[in-house]
Amino acid sequence: MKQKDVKIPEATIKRLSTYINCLEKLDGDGYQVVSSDLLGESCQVSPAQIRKDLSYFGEFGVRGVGYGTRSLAEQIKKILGLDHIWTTVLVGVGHLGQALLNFTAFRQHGFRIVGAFDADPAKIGTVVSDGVVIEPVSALDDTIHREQAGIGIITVPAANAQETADLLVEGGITGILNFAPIKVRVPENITLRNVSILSELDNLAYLLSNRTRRRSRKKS
Amino acid sequence: MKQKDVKIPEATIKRLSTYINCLEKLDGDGYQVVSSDLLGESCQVSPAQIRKDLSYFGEFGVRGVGYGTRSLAEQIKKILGLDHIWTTVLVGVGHLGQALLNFTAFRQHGFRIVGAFDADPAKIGTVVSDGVVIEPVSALDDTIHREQAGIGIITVPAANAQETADLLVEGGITGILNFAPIKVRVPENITLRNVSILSELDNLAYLLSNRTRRRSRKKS
DNA sequence: TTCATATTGTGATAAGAATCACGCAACCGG
DNA sequence: CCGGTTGCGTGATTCTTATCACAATATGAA
Ligand SMILES: NC(=O)c1ccc[n+]([C@@H]2O[C@H](COP(=O)([O-])OP(=O)(O)OC[C@H]3O[C@@H](n4cnc5c(N)ncnc54)[C@H](O)[C@@H]3O)[C@@H](O)[C@H]2O)c1
Ligand SMILES: NC(=O)c1ccc[n+]([C@@H]2O[C@H](COP(=O)([O-])OP(=O)(O)OC[C@H]3O[C@@H](n4cnc5c(N)ncnc54)[C@H](O)[C@@H]3O)[C@@H](O)[C@H]2O)c1
Repeated sequence: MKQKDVKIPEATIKRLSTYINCLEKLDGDGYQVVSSDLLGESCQVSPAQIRKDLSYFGEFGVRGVGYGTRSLAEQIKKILGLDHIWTTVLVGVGHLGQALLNFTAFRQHGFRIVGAFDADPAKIGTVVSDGVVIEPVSALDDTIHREQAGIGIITVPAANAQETADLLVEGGITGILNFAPIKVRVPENITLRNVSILSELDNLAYLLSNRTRRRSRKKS
Repeated sequence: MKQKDVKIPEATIKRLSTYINCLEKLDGDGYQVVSSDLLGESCQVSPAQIRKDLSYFGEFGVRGVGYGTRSLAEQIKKILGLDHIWTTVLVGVGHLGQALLNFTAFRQHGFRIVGAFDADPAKIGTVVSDGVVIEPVSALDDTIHREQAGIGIITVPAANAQETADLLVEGGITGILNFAPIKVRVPENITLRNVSILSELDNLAYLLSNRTRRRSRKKS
């Protein structure tokens, strides 16, 4: 992976993630080699787009032949940094937090949740998934250090998201995935991503409200 | 709302959704009028971007003054089609499905989940949230018609996502929000959006893996 | 070996989105 | 009621992303 130092579009990174899924599906279907055409068909991206995306990072295919299904998936995982375990903590074990803690695909993608924290005293001590016990927020710092956690997931109510982010940063986390519908602020050196499920639904509502006279776009 | 018939960037729609959140927060903080500058500060978008986004749909502000906080929020809701109730059904009441069923903000944004469906016989009949009882998938068609549901949410395992989408379409749903990590196929006239939490985490992993030598972008 | 075929990798081009910069409208203080 | 100030709306510009089209390279058959 030689990663030319041109800027990589964010959209490219998003697609790489989906390529992995499609490649694994195709691998399961028995394809040992896939062309950009076939892969594009499978994940609804144009073949040229796939080749361009990959070309940012190097050459992974064989001209006239295609890409090794399994090996390309591995390469992409390496590009995305999924070739090693990301130790993760989650704060706010409510409805969404519970769901994420039980989301087995995380583990398969290399994310291991090693700590779950909540402010509600009644929840402390509860076992939430294999081996993980809910701890008080006061234990965040210790656990982050002991487990060398690098990623923090925020699933507390919006009103408490900023303070939670602050605690995570203070504890030494370098990346945050925030599910609260609010823009939390973090220092320059912290990487933050927001997941807004509500805005996806809003988007759907908009599309449905304006179906008449719409160009035939087939994005996502 | 006059909606000039130029194409609206998808990114604009996504931002409109966040503007609503920020406006409601600012309203709560006592601002009756906000400038694009203040709003931009609050939701981390440039003032020019905000004005441009709004200009696609008309003129909502007063020159030299700003925007009425409450009224702008209302206008945006109208633009997004959030000025009426969207009747919704959810298929797959597992960990994630449970979380979504208990997500109160849905209701506040105008989405009402009127039906929950699962293939597991053991779950049928369970009450999941105020008044909603888990029904068998065979009841999908009836419920969609009876409740005039327009949106379907898919939270079944990836392997069952396509068949679920087919059922929803068959039942008369026109919009689908899919949480399964697979590209389901739907007819032209159905609006589909995919939510990929995993790919957000993958993205985070990528950013963390490549922190050295990175341009100072402050996107989401 | 040589030709026909498949399919990659990428520079050139087109399309799309964000930013700039400035005209103009509204308010305010004197 | 006038001049100064604020801050919106938007055409022009710049920056970013996607698409195109084709040279380059591997394979396999004759
Ligand atoms: N439920 C969903 O499907 C869903 C979907 C999208 C986004 N979200 C967002 O995720 C967040 C959580 O949603 P939820 O439905 O799980 O809410 P919830 O009320 O079920 O859970 C919130 C949990 O956070 C804990 N908590 C509160 N303050 C805390 C603090 N300061 N430190 C640690 N823990 C704290 C509470 O005790 C509770 O267990 C919200 O911001 C919500 O907007 C939820
Ligand atoms: N759990 C998460 O946090 C999370 C996050 C992102 C995406 N997802 C995705 O959401 C989906 C569900 O995840 P989950 O963790 O809730 O899984 P889960 O196994 O807890 O729940 C799946 C539910 O779907 C039901 N089901 C299975 N086949 C069905 C069918 N054909 N029709 C109706 N119901 C059916 C099952 O009985 C079960 O109740 C998966 O595709 C997963 O990849 C989950």
